[in-house]
Amino acid sequence: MTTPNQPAPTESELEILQVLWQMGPCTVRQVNDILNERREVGYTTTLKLLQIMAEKKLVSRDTSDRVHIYHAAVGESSTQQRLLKHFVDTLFRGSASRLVMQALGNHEASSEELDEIKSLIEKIEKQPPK
Amino acid sequence: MTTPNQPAPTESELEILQVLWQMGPCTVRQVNDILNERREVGYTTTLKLLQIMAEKKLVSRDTSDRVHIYHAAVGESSTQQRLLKHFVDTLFRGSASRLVMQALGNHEASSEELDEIKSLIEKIEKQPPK
DNA sequence: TCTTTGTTACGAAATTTTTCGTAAATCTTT
DNA sequence: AAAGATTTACGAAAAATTTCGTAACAAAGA
Repeated sequence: MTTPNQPAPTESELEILQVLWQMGPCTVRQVNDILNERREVGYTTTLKLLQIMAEKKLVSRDTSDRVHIYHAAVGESSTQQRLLKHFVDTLFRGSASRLVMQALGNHEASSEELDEIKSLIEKIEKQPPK
Repeated sequence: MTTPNQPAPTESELEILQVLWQMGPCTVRQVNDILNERREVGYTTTLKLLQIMAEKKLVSRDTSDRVHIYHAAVGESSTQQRLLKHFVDTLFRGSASRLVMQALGNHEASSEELDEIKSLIEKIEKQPPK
């Protein structure tokens, strides 16, 4: 179940969501430490961002303890879906297959992954058009 | 040949690039008219954006006539590639196949397209791993 | 010619996003 | 208890992006 009108996360918010999706519930410190593995970000910057995200309901937080715990409040795959649609529309003229071709052509995928994709395609093709 | 350090286009710049890719060289008026089919944008807004994009070398322009003609100066597929990489990294943990699965699973693709994709995969699988 | 229309240039306002400084509160250590 | 460290709250600065108003000029039409 996805929240009906969840606002689109910004670029930085997405970085944070990724951390929460991957690591599970985190403190500000934990999120900030992980962000700092890639680039320098101030602690209060991360804090502020998480507070904003809490307002937007992109994350929820447990404030029962002094150190608050933040949880992703939007699902990873529903977010992927939302943004993927927009991405396909503005960059691939609405054609998902064009995107797939580009992705497969340039990013390498292992042969296991390619096989997985092939069997997914076959599964889709077997489905009677509803 | 792609320009080495072309700056990433912003969201609005992308909208304009899409118009130029699809329609070919355009005047400001033409671009603006097409944008306005989807949402209201002022003429000088579009003009300004195109001027900024010219500075960034995302577009080039022919000023020999009074009415300037704007050309996309970055290729569609090289731009797709750049942004796709970033997209895969920040939203699909770097896994292109995860993105492909999501795209195929949710956006419908015609069976012709699916076949195309399948044969692309087979072509890739035949290639000896370099 | 005079007026109207359409175009570019330019600056700056408005908006959105990101970053951080500072204060207050709580916990930890000595 | 005092000092130091850590955390949250909050406001606001800084930066990036988007939008538009106005002026200057050229073209077209009356």
